[in-house]
Amino acid sequence: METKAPKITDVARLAGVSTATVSRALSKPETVAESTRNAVLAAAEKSGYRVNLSARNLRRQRTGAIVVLVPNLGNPFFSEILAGIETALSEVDINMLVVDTRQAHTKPQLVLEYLHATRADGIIALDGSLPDEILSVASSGNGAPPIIFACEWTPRGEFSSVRANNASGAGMAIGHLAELGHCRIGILTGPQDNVLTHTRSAGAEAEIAKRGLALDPSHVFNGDFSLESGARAAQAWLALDLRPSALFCQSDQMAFGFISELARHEVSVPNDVSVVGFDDIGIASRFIPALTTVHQPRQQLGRYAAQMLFDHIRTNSNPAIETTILEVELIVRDSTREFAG
Amino acid sequence: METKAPKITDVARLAGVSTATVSRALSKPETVAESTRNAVLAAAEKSGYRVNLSARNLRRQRTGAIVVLVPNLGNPFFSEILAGIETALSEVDINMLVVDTRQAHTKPQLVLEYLHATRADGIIALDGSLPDEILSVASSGNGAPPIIFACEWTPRGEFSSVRANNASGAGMAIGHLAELGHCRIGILTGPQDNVLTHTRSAGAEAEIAKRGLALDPSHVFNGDFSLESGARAAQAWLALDLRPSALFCQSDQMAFGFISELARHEVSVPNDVSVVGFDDIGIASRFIPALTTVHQPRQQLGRYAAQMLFDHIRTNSNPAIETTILEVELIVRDSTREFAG
DNA sequence: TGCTGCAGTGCAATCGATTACATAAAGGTT
DNA sequence: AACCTTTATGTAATCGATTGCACTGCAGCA
Repeated sequence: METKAPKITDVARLAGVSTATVSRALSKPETVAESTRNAVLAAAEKSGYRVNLSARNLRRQRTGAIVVLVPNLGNPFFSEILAGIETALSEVDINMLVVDTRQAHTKPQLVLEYLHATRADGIIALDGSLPDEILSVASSGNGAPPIIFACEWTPRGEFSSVRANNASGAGMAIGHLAELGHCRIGILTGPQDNVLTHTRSAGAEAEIAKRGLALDPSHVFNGDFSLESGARAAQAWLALDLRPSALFCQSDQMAFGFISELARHEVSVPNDVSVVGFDDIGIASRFIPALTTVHQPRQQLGRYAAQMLFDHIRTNSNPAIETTILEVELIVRDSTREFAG
Repeated sequence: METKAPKITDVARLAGVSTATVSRALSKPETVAESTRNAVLAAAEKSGYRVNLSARNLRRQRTGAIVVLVPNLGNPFFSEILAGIETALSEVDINMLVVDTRQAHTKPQLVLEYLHATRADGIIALDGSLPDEILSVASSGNGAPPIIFACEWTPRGEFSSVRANNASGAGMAIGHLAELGHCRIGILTGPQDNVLTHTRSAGAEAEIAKRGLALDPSHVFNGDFSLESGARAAQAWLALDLRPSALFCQSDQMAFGFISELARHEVSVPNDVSVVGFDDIGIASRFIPALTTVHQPRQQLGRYAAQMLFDHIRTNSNPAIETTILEVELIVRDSTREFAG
């Protein structure tokens, strides 16, 4: 019973026309006479014809797919960005290949495979710390597909990108804490080599300076955006003689880890220390206490990045490098309160 | 400067052999003489040749990709399964297309597009509630690619699947609560039409019966796995005259919503009510209180599903339907304690 | 010496759709 | 009536890699 999939010649025979006409009737309907078009559509329907994408892509010199480079698929922060990309994708006829870049640093070869026009029509990178080896290939223009960075970006700015206003968000977080009367504000950073870390730190430090406050170097904790690094920061905080009364965590996950570890030591947020996060991931509103945090428009980031990429693909020239910055919003919840001396 | 991508004929000319030899040297190295092989590899290297996948796939009659149908990409529960699938994928030469099925019910056409051999060599479905329309196409065998269900599965069991032992996990959750002395145990379920809901409910009810306890129908709350449905259940719980002293939540997210909403009403977990979750998502160990829950091996689920799918693809016959059940584990943390009258 | 077998390689068909170009028919213009 | 447009369709080349089949030359063997 295993019948072969019908191909365009089958449809052509059934409709009594040539394959060229079938192809046109399906992809440029307005160029064939209505009667023929109907005959073709009926034949296609009847035979259950589906175009063979490998053949089409071969002939059209494209792949019909984009790849998304994700730093860590296991991290929930990224799933909503993927959802945003997918939304934009479903409107055009392009698929999304998802690739985890955790191994990119040890085995760049693996990721390099994807940076080629035969693999993908374009790339969205959510990882700003790709090895130079990979970036130079991507920017060489030598047949490498266009690439857009979303959320993160490369320090040297060789590529177009869509990002949240990280500096402003960090400033808002600090501003909020300062207005609550906190003057010893600490910072829990992301990984040292990450652009988000630098940008958020700079934004926070600028706001601290602007408010005439000081940032004690011992109040800067180095994390890596993960839950566990937040917990480690809590240990460090507990060990201090003069503790900051408020902490700006550069990711929600770290804020959760920090708060959670403090709770195990009977230290209460926000009564003993105020905490602000960054990202506003789903659980933030339901953590205990509900987390005050900076909301990133993640779906939008994904959608914008996808749309920019489509533009680059369409006008396959190398368009000017453009940077789109989306505004963020401070969501005040229960993890911050006025400084109580 | 825009040089065309080299093709196999370029490599052949450079190496002084035919395209057939180049092709063989690259994909079946043992069939060509060592000297030729070296010449070809050198030529390929020198020209920067990469095989054109559309052409290869057209000729080989495959697509080189599998699609993963995800119920909701925004839900962190799934990202680790994807990571597992990706791990298995990186060992073979297959890509992963990720598709969100949220619109599958209103626009099945969109998902049907993928259920075709020209689109993918195989499918992993994480969504057991696909519309019949889609399932019947998938099972018709009429050229439709093989499909494996992971986590969820279809009620009629027409397909191979990999799943966690949901019944046993639910039993463990109830057993744990019973051993702590709770006799009024409630259940917060997932969506009514979901196989996980049924299986976990059945497992829980069996254990309740086995222990000689009773399940009061008013102690069964209907949720949908989401945070907010957990919060709604908390409202319902608060409104009861005779409240259960322990609650088995069929997802961690609901447990968080439940606990969080109770906290806003000054009700404490575990002092006033014990809560067990299901899934053991990342944040569970850092929630306050740390959540007692049933751990699902999510990475493994993904990896197994991918491996099963590869087997089906290789032996492209329709192999017997097999169901793999992975064991779960109860992780006791701080959201449960002994019944205190 | 002559025959067989085999390893190594090349020739050319093939996968299925798209599209430049050619052709045909119909309508319009002077 | 002759000629030009326009519209609709067909013919056949093309995209790039793979692979069945055929061929060559050398080793092994009687």
